[in-house]
Amino acid sequence: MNELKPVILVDGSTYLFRAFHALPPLQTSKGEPTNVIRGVVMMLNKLQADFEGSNIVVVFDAPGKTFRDEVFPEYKATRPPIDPDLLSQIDDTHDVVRALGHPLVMVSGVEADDVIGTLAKQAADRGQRAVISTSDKDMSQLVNEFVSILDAKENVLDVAGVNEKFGVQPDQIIDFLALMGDKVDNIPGIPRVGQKTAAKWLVQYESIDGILENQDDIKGKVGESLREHADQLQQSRFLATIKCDVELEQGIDELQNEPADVESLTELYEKLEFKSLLRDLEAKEANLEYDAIQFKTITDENLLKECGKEIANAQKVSLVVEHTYEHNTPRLVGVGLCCSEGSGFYLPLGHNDVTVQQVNHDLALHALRAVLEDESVDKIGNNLKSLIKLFNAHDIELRGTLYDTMLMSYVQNSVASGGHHIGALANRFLARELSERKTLTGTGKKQIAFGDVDVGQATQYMAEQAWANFTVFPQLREALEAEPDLLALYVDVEEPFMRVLGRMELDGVRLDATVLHNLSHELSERIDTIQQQAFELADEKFSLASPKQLQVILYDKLELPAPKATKTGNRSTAENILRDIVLYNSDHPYVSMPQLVLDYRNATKLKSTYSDQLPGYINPQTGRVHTTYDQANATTGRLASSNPNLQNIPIRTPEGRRIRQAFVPSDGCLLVAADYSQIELRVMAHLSGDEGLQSAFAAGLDIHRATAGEVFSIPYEAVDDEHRRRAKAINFGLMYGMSAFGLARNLAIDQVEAKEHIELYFEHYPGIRDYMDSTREAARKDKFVTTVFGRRIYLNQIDSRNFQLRQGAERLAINAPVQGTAADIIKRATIAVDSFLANNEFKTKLILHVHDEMVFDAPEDEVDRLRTGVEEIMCNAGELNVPLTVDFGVGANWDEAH
DNA sequence: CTGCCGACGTAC
DNA sequence: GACGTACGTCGGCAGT
Repeated sequence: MNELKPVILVDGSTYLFRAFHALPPLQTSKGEPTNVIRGVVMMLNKLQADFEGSNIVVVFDAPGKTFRDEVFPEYKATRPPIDPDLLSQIDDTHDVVRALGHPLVMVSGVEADDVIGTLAKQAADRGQRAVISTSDKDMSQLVNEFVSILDAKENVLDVAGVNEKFGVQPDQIIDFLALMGDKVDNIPGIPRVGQKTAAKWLVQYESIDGILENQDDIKGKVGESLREHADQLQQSRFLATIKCDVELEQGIDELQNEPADVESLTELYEKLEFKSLLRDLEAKEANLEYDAIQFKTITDENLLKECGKEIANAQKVSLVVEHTYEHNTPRLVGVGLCCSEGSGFYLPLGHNDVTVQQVNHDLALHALRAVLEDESVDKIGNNLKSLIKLFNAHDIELRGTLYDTMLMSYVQNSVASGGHHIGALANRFLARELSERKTLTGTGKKQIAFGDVDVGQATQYMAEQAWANFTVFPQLREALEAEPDLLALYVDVEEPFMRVLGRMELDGVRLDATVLHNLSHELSERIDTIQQQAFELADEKFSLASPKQLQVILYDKLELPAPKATKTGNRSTAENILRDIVLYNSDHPYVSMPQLVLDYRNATKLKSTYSDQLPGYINPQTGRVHTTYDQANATTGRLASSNPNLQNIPIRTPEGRRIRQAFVPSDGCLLVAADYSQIELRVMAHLSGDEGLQSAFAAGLDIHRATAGEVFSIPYEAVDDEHRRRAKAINFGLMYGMSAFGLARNLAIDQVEAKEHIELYFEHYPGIRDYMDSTREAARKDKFVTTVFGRRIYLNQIDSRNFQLRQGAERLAINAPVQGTAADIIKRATIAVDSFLANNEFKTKLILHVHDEMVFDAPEDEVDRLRTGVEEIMCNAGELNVPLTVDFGVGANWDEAH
């Protein structure tokens, strides 16, 4: 039989004083002191951690008089009154202790010490050890073979410990205390007798009785004092003796710890504003629930069928998939599934361990199809677009409502810390660290395929991922439902948009590799030539691509005028700097060097980023490139594109446009580009309500020309290129929150002139200035800004003490509503265009999305129809109080389509 | 060898 | 310090 774990008897009264004096005077926002409660909780939690599995019984003094007061009214009479700030916390402390699940004992007529003594004796009598947690030395009298004391410094005092500390045995402690007396408790004792003398006598004579028998042997003033006050000793002994036979309602065997009452505890902690304790509590609860979850491996058809039934029953399922590629088609390695917060499944399909039983791949697909194509089963996942694409390869469609936790989180707060992957969401919403994939597979050279991961570990990981998605989902839904605009953004925009993007990614865009190869070849030759010239000029070989080496060559060796060093100590070799050097040092002997660097950069950029890289992304079977759109990354609501990034294909220079010429339509088709004209400035006109800007757009004017006309007081027709250029720079700069400094730098004019420009601008467009002021103000107040459609962009740094960060947040506040609204508009337009194409049986495919542009791969005979329909849709997707206009281009490649 | 960061440059 | 949002390449460096 198991030995009984020691019982922990807590001297609650000394805890109150310890907490009160040890902790700074914490208080709630209402000014209620809380340090005692918090301290007691912390001490109890520490005890619980140190004595796991032990019962912790907490004993407090009951209010009112005790039997000692009856006998000896002066007992404890000299104590100062208890601080009201401590008194006021006692009731809450009792409540918290109870809510924590500890038996709380108070018995009137006796002191806490007596109750503890009684309980300790009861424990000892049944052979159970007892640990008394107290800082009261009087308790030492209770120590014996079974009973020990844990003092405030966490020293354990057993029999030897007591002896060492006081120089007497525990059973002599009562006499020891009686001799010494106690100022605090107002126990008289023998004057002139302290700890040393009392211990000496007791060692010699064993007890007070022994001392009194030999009192005449004791010499000196101390002896006189003893003889004089001997009659007080019985009384002192009485007061110092802890009563160990108190009648208790519940004995030691009945005082059992209960599980914490989480509801009451949460309520109390909330009232007391114990934020970190609340967090700990939540985490602990979540852990308890989590520990009870069953993660099961589905190894045969029967289990798979059962799982299918559970899912059909639940009407929703969360999914995670691991896959590999074989001959360009994905093959499932395993599927994580979850349809209740209390369980999770893993369906291994492609693990390489032959000793593990696995369901046949095709059979599993058949079963999955039944679930995935079941309209009545909602699908939950993180990045469902990748799932859509994966199952598309097996001709399976995801039907039912799609709840993508990544997108839901993005809509809820696009800049949430940690991002929107399920690991981060589990941190944020479940206070849980999920296990990481890389701990299963490793990283780098030693990385193994998921198919080689142990199935048991894979089950834990995959089922947990599915479980986390399933469990996070209701919290995210609740958060979105609390803000109808955000819910609408998810339901009406992001969810349908995700499906459109999935199809776009699958369709891809056709690329003519020959065009790119030819360009790469040409560029190689040019780069070689430039390099040779540069090495000759510098009279040494160096890396033209290294800004670090370049600094030395340009500014030290060739002594070209260096720009001011940046904060990292570098003298910039950026394009605009080099161009200025070329411009202003035409008679410098080495002026051709910076020009060579510019030419080199131009050529290597095109080659290394585009013409060399893009062919590698072409699927050899289809001749098409499939980018990946990231729908939950840009803070403003924009898309991002990667692998490859098709949103930064060059357009400005003739050289760069040769890259665009490699983007070609399918056979018998043309590329059609539809892009919004000046959409961000139009959004700005809408948001600001500025009449001047709005009427310029309403009149269909060239907006930069119109701005130049206004600002520089020139008739519209007479605006020259330079004035238009400046007006354009102001228009764009303002949307980005630019300052006079920035405008001056951009236009290469002095700051005074730039400032004049901006002031003139605001005079003519006062609505813009008002809008900017009110936006900044709202941003400071709300900590977020919104788009026309209610998308929120939180400004984490708006209150930063760091001036730079704060200013950055203010610029974001200006720009985000503009950029974000434009993003909302084109997303809505894209969804509508996609339906338009489907509903009217177009063969045309939407293939690219570049912020304000859609590109279509259209059969020649559909182009006109397409254009009419798309224009109609795009122009009406905004609901702005300025018109939206769309430019169309059609051609045999993307360059021609502009 | 790997991973991270800064500098640079492309797009809207 | 000074203009918003992205991604990719390179060199350089610190760690393995």
